[in-house]
Amino acid sequence: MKTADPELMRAINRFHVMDAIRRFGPISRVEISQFTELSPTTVSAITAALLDDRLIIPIQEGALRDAGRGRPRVMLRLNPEAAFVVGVKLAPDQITVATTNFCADVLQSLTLPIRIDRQPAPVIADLVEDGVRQCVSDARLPMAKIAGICVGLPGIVERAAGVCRQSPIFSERDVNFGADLTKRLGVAVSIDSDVNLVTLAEHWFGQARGLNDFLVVSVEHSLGLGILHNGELFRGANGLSPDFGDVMVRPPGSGGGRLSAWASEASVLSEVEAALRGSGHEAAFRDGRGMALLLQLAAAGDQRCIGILASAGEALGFAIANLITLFAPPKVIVAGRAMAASAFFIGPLRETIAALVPASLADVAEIVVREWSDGIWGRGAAAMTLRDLYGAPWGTTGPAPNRGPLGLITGDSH
Amino acid sequence: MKTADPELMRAINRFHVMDAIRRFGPISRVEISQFTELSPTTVSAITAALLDDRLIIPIQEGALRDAGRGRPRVMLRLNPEAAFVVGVKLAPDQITVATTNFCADVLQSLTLPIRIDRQPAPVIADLVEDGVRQCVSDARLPMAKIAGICVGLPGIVERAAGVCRQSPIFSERDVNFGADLTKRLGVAVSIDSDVNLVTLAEHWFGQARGLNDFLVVSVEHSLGLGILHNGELFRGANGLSPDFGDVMVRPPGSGGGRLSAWASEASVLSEVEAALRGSGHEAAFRDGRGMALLLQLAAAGDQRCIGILASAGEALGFAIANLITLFAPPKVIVAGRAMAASAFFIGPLRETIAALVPASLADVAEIVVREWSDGIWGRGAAAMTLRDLYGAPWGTTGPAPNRGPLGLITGDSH
DNA sequence: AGATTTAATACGCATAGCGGATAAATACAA
DNA sequence: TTGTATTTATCCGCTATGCGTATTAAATCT
Repeated sequence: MKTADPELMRAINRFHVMDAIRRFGPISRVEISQFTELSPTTVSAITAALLDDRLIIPIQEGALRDAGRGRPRVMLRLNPEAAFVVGVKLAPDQITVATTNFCADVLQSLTLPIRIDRQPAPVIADLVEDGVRQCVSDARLPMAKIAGICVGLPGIVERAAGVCRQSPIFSERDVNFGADLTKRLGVAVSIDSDVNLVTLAEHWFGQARGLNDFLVVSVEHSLGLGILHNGELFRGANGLSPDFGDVMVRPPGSGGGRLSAWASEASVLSEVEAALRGSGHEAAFRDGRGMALLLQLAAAGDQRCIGILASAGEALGFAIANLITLFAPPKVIVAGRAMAASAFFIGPLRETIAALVPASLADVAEIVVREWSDGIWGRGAAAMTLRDLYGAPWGTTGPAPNRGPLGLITGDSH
Repeated sequence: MKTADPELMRAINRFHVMDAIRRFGPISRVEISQFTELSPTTVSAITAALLDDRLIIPIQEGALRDAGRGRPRVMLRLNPEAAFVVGVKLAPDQITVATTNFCADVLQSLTLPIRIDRQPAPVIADLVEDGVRQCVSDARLPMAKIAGICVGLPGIVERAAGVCRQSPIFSERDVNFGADLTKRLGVAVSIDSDVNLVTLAEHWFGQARGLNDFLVVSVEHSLGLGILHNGELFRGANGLSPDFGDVMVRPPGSGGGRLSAWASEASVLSEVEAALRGSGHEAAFRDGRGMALLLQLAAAGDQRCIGILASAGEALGFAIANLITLFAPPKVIVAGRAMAASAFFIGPLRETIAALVPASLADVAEIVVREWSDGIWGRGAAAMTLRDLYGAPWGTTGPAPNRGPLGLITGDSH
């Protein structure tokens, strides 16, 4: 039970101030006071402390000379050099690493196109460790300057415990990846569901800026679901991130009715491969060009391919419609690599959602399709770590990370 | 944006103290201090204020003379007479009203077996108004002593706005039932999904005491879903309570795949009625004895009836399995009137859940079947209102009800 | 240059929670 | 019976917080 003391009070308000500065770029104290509804006095006190700790910096000049009349407002912004963090994204066939500054600007990124799925966890940890060290070094930073690292990966992740319960990446279960990497790198490493990272990124920088409720559905090799609910990342009991692929979309009968068997790239590809067997396309699948081939054939009018994409879209639409019924989010962001952009997939998806969402919720949810750059994962991972550094006091996001009053901030903290 | 000031601090801590007193019966200040992790000094100050406002009272004597040695601890408990509230539950064929005290003990209850579904909203409001006045009068209380009223009803309810978006009770949509009754009765009336009431009741008094995550599924004329997540009632964006019956459990194809078409008593009965047409049982359905007949026939081995109950259980199991995938709750409470207790329904339900919950979540959720008394609705409605009176400051439960610092407490608030 | 206007801060106040000292109320022991 | 030990509850002083008012700072306008 969290007891409310003056310290918590200050933590809450400081977080609000930090959040206002992060969201509204260079911003004056008066504006912060308006946004946060804190008194100018309090804002002044808090920003003074933040300036003292060098978490924020005043903007030199060139301040907007607009209002004209009185004393000009001093604009404040995050100090990009206040801290640096590293974001890592693990996909079955690729490791992406990004080093960012305190504003979540990517300083340096690194992509390793390696198939890591079904590798033993220690091997993966080796690769991640090397990747992180390389990426940090490329950014001309010593490891000591890194204030935190976040690793995103598909599957069921228990962030609080730093444990990956199950993932297409790992053959093992209950991999304590967070603690392992923390020991290896000497920096606090948190792990989270990959979709949660991009959900936070969309919330901070993307299409859902300022939106307190929305869903993110990622369609990649496997399926991911991120939920922002009441301004917070949604997690199940014990902080478990749900695995969207495990949702049932069809009666169990033949072949399993889980979403992952219908709408993931893996399932679609294996279905197409089976359908095209003996037609001379084996090489394409072997080389990882299966999805491109599928989309190409569909565009050429191949009914089997169109049908496969359509059933995938319908199955996903079924699942999303149920989520809309539960969460009533005003926005749903669907994204992925290639398939998610195809009209043969998105069309049936949209139609299914429109048909299945209950009448009372019709038109509340806007469905947005989006293609992500590699960078967004890194920014999301950065955001996840920065959220803690900014001092979110009530976060259900993670455990109370036993750290000093000002976090793992590098440099002299006064 | 809520600004954190000393007042909020006190509100939070006062709520924690009230909550400890409510949960752990007569309790001493020291124990409160232990449970809340507040300093004894603070607990003393807060309890002094609560005593001053007569929200709590010291227990006279007969204190447990156990520890023996030092100064005996003074036990504190809620003052049952600090306030009185009324809970109302609307079902298609019945209105239940209960007057309770500050401890959510039912003082007087009243059941009106009236078919109200499809009556115009003003008529229903008339009936509710009369019922409330009657029940309050029976409890020998003047209306002025009632601090709040909560009405639970099936369907999609937007508690914050006091509006019922859609309900099997109302033929209209967007019924502003809360404001209407508030005007009629001169007492603050809130409305909520009926399942939310019983969810809160289970959390406060029932099988889920102290459990921060669980699901409640009610199987009555229609289906209801209540979710307690992270210790708070779960609501969709805008505070909308989802309607479980709108969840899809089968592909849309023929006849609609919504859960309400498979597993509600209404759907099961209509299916049975169709199956038995011409077999001389019409009277039973006309008189509302359809469910009893169905269960009786199933018990006698009628395969059609057993099959109907089984598909209902399987469909509900499908939906619950998906919820478990999302929320990972340690407990699921299934309840209702008659059908929910039948092994022909619960058996397939359990089997389906066991089969469909992903392996990684197997055995996390315990499925409990429970039959509710009429009283639980009233206690739940009372709890919902008392929650506000106790001063929950962060509640996503409702809007900030513009009221004095001590709520709608009757009597002299010093 | 002085008036005006707006931004930011200094000062004092009220309230919060907490720690140590103190009072209260009982059981135990001589 | 009286004194001591022990546990509970409160009193007092301390620090931290947010806020309101008055004050200073820094620009524009006249």
